[in-house]
Amino acid sequence: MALYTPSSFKAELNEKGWRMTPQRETILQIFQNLPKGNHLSAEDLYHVLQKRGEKISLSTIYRTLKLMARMGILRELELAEGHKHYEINQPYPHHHHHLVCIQCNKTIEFKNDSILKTGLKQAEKSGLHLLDCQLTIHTICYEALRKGWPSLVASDWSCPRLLADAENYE
Amino acid sequence: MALYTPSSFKAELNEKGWRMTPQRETILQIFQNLPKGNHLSAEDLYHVLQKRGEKISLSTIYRTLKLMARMGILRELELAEGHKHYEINQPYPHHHHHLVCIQCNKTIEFKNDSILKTGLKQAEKSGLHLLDCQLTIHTICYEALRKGWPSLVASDWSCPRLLADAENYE
DNA sequence: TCTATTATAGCAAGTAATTATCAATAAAAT
DNA sequence: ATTTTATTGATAATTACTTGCTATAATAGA
Repeated sequence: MALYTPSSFKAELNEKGWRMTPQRETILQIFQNLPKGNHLSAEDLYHVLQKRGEKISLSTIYRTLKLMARMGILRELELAEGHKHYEINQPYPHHHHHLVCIQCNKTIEFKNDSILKTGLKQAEKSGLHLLDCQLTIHTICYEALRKGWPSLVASDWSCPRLLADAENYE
Repeated sequence: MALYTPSSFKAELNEKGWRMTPQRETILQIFQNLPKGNHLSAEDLYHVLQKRGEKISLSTIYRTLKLMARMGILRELELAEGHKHYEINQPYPHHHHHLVCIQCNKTIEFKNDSILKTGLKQAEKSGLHLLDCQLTIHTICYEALRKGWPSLVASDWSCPRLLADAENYE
């Protein structure tokens, strides 16, 4: 959970016998420049790269995401979307956690310093090296509950919260 | 996050227009009688049922697990195994969290009451209904780090921690 | 700087967990 | 009891992700 530069990333790779590549550097850079609160799936990253005119294969993307998550550079988020999302694993005081509505997938970030402390303490207690520590709060919005959720919500129903949120992006 | 009996489960189902079935009751019962610290994947549950002589199709198992997780009766755990595991979502004071080594998948349960409080507070703050709240600590054991983990660890390498753990089950 | 070694990229093919489809069945309400 | 319709189970389909393989290029060493 440290801040990485291209050269410190390369140093850590080389130390273990691995190599720095343009693809790895580009992917690190994209995550570092991602607006606060954003996180990308493998597919998302593929499209972001295409728009920038750089083509990196999906295999390489999957391999790089997994490698960087295993090194502790990225966090692998399991939000309610059915696929993994990734974001930079920032150290204190930028470390944060997620609350998610499992119907509309709206995600809210929040901070709580004592959680990271708990993670460090527990890892140390078991003689293990900490990579990441995330509190995920699963919720359901009352709009969906009123609609008869879980099974009665039509698959094409759009939660007002999600629509309101989408407007902020236009 | 409440304790369920077959009849309170049925009541909650019927209230929403759904139905109690023998399959759903059996699955609830299996999770309720599961030894502390155990959690089952869909496939695991299928085999447990087979051994008990009850055959419930995999489709029904997947559907029931998802339904019960969405109701907040089960917790959906994303540990490092590549597939989901489920366990009863127990209220305070049995509520707990997980620490996992992402190489050998060894999982350790721990308790921390302030986490559930944080979850409740955050959900309330956003006007959302809390279903579950889990702190997952991702770690790597030093045995694997010494072996050159992440990429240099051979896929057939077995962490001594895992072997030690396996012996306890024999 | 040049060369040898070997990790990595990219493509194509494969895998495994999960989901969708649909006819037959069985809860639940009347 | 009868009607309605949610649910089951078998099969097919999906999809996120992984693997095998060859060509390429990063690194270490001369």
